[in-house]
This record gives sequence, structure tokens and C-alpha cells, in this order.
Amino acid sequence: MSTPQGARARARIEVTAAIKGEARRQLAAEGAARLSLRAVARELGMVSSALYRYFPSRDDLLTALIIDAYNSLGEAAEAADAKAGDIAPARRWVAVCEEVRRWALAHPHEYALIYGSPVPGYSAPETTIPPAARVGVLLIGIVRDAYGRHGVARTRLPGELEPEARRMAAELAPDLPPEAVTALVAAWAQLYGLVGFELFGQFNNVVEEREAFFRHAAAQLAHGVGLVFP
Amino acid sequence: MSTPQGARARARIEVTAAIKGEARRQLAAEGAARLSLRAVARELGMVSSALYRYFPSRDDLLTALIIDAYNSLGEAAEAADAKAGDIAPARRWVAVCEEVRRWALAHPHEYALIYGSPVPGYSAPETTIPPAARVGVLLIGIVRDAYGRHGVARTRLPGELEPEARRMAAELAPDLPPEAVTALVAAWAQLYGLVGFELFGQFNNVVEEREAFFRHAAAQLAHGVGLVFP
DNA sequence: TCCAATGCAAGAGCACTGCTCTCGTTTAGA
DNA sequence: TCTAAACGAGAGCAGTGCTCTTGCATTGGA
Repeated sequence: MSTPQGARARARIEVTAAIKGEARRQLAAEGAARLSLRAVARELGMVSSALYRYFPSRDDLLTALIIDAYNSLGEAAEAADAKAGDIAPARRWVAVCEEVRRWALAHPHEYALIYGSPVPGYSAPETTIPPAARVGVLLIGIVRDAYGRHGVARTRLPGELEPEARRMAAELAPDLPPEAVTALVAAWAQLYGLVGFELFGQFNNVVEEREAFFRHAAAQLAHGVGLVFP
Repeated sequence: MSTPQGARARARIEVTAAIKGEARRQLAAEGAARLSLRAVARELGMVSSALYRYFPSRDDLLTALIIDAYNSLGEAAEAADAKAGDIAPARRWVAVCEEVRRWALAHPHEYALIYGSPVPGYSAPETTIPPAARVGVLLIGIVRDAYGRHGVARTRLPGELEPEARRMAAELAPDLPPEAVTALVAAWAQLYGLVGFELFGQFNNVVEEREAFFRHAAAQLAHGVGLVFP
């Protein structure tokens, strides 16, 4: 385990980790746009061209950071859900939403990297999909739990949306009613609207008590997907 | 009117407009991050340093484009509202939301510039506030109209949010009940969550029938702020 | 054990970027 | 008419991502 292959392979793993670590530091400090390969190399005492042995391009380094950010957010959300324990699904929902907001405020540049404007000329590879889905999967689980316990409040869908709702349900949560899945997907996107507006300054001079405002809005989102507060 | 001052002032206005025009073209084609002062100057047949006589920095040029983008979106939304005519407020709401989405899909880079991650080291000056508020003001007007016609559905606010809700109402729409204003601000942010997720690829492999999905979600938002569909 | 193949760091260099400074020229106002 | 401001052009600085070549060190097979 300590030396799976030769010393060379071990060194490679260590250097790769050091590059990612320094890149993450610079990302957190300055943002993705100011993340410079040369600065990372400089800080690590190596020359910029040497860095290309580990990451073929700046975009590949960014991809690694994107995956890390998704996983960090996913882990935080999952931990918050676990810590919430066996409470009403609606309260679990709010707890997870609040943790997403907390994580975003603590890691603004990472958040901007994964949920802000995409870097031009960059398209995220398939590898980012599973980490990106973690929060969504978690929210689905909460609604599933509520459905198993006492059902969810049901609403009517417009006819034009019914086939799509059925398709999404089949794809994401076959055990849930299509209206619930549709509402869930919308609430998922709306959650990030709330977080993004606060983080990117759109709430400046508008909302002051942001935590209380967010808590209320998250509770309304829960209500929208059919979760009820006991 | 044609020559308000001398030929020099007129030329200045024309050159400034040409720079903004070319910059807007490059922004639409490549995105804000790839907008290059030198490329703009090159395309206009001038040398890069000459451009600094008109815009003191790249950020100032970006600010001009941001204001234009906000105004373009605001005009589109206002036009869509005017075109909708004297229909039920809930339907006006959906019409405006759909126009916001349409504009965003037609101008993805402009949308990313104003609602995506902020450019690092850049803080929007005060001048951007009024254009940025146009869509919000329009939505407030719709709810006000509904309130004047037949009131809006009222919900209860948690106690911790009441002072903030009153403050927001006093600031944004003193003639509306605080719960309505709170719901309105949340729905405003959530609208951009829906649009951003579609535009930035978060709906890939999740939502297919995006127009119908969005229409339904926008109607649910209207419902959330107390508007009713006749 | 030796040796060829490979991995790696370093350096030079290319084509860019935003931005500054200087130098003549043109223009507008006193 | 004279002067100060505005202007375009050019050179130059410090920085960027990325490529290519050059040597050295390590590795795995004969």
C-alpha cells in the first residue's frame, strides 16, 4: 500500500497532489480566472513546462478542481443530512439547503466554478457527472423518504408536460409520482438561484437578513415539492 | 442635435460607439473572458493604446457592456409584458418569465456576464443598479396590479423574518403586504436559477422538454407569489 | 549487470494579453 | 493667434498558456 509501484510512481502521485493543492489554494484565494499555471509552478519551485507532465492543459487542471468542488459540496450536504438524523423530511430538506448555502458562502470561488458561468471553450467531461449529481441524488432521497412515510402532496401537471414528467421520473426516481419529480427538479434549480443571487451580489441593497430569508425560501421550496412540516 | 459640439466631440461619440459595438460582437461570439481589447482595436483598425482614450480599462468596457445587457434584457421583458396586453397578472408573470428565458437563450454570453460568476477583481459600479433592477421592477408591477384587482393569496411568515419582510416591503413596494414582497424576491431569484441551470448545462441529461418544463415552473412561481390563474 | 527505453525537469521561445509612457500632431477654446 | 487639451501611433513591460528541444535520472528487460 505504501509503495504500490516504484518510487517514481509514488513521486508522481505526490507531485500531482501538490499541484492540485496549490491550485486549489489559488482558486480559493483569487478565483478560477486568475488561476495561473505559471504561478502554481512558481509556488512549487518548479518550472512551468514541468507542470505539463502532470496536467496536459489548464483545462485539465480545472476539471480536477471542478470534480473536487462537486465532491466537497456533496460530502458537506450528505454530512449535514446525516447529522440531521431521523427528523421530518421537510426539515431534512431545509437542513440540506442551508448546508448548500453555507458551503457556497465558505467557498465562493469553488461555487462560481461549478455553478457560475462556464469557462468559454471548456466543456466538462463525463467524469464530472457523478460528483455533480450528489446533491440532487440526496434531495431525491429525501422526497422518497417522505413518500414512503406518508406520501407527498400531489398537484396536477399541464397535459403538455405529462410525457416529459413521466420520462424524468423513470430516469431519476421511478418510485415517485411524476409531478413530484418535476417539482423536485424545479426546486433543485431554484435552490441554486437563491444561493447564486446572494453570492453574486444580486441581493445587495435588497435582502439584508439573508439567513432567515433563505431558511424561509428553502421551506417554501420544500412545500413546493409536497413535503409538509409537522 | 446633429452637431452638438465640434467635430471632435462627434467623432468621440462615434468611435466610442464603434468600440462598444465591436466589443459586443466579440462578447456575443466568444464570451467575456475571451473579449480582448487588442482584438477590438485590431478589428477597428486602430492601435490598442488608442483605445484607452475611450475606456480607461478593460473593466470599464465590460461595465458598459453589462449596462447594455441589463437594458437589453429589461427592454425585452417590458416589451413582452406590453405585448401581453390586459390579461390576468398570473399570465403576464409567465409571459415575462418566458421572455427572460428566451432572451437568455438568445444571448448566452451576455446573460453569463450579468448573472453568472462575477469577474474576479471587478465590482460593478452604482451605474449598473437601475438597469439591473428593470426586470425586478416589472415583476413588482405585475404583483401590484394583481393586488389592486383582487388581492393576492396571503401566507404566514415565520416570526424571525417579519421585520426583514416589512423592511423589504417598505423599500421595494410599500403598497404590497410584506409576505407578498418576500415571496416575490425569492421567486425573482428562483427564476434565474431555472434559466441559469438550463443555460449552463445543468439540465443536460435531466430535462429534455425545456420550454414546457419552464412554463410550468414559471406558473408555479406565480402561484408562489400569490397570483392565481383564472 | 549492462543498456536501451522511458520519465522527467529545465530552458528557450512563440504568440498572445492588459496596460503605461512617450512623442509628434490635431483640435478647440481663450 | 496662442496654448492647453485631446488624440493616434509606437515601443515596451510584465504577465499568460503552451510547445519544443536538450540533457539527466530512473526504470525494466536482456
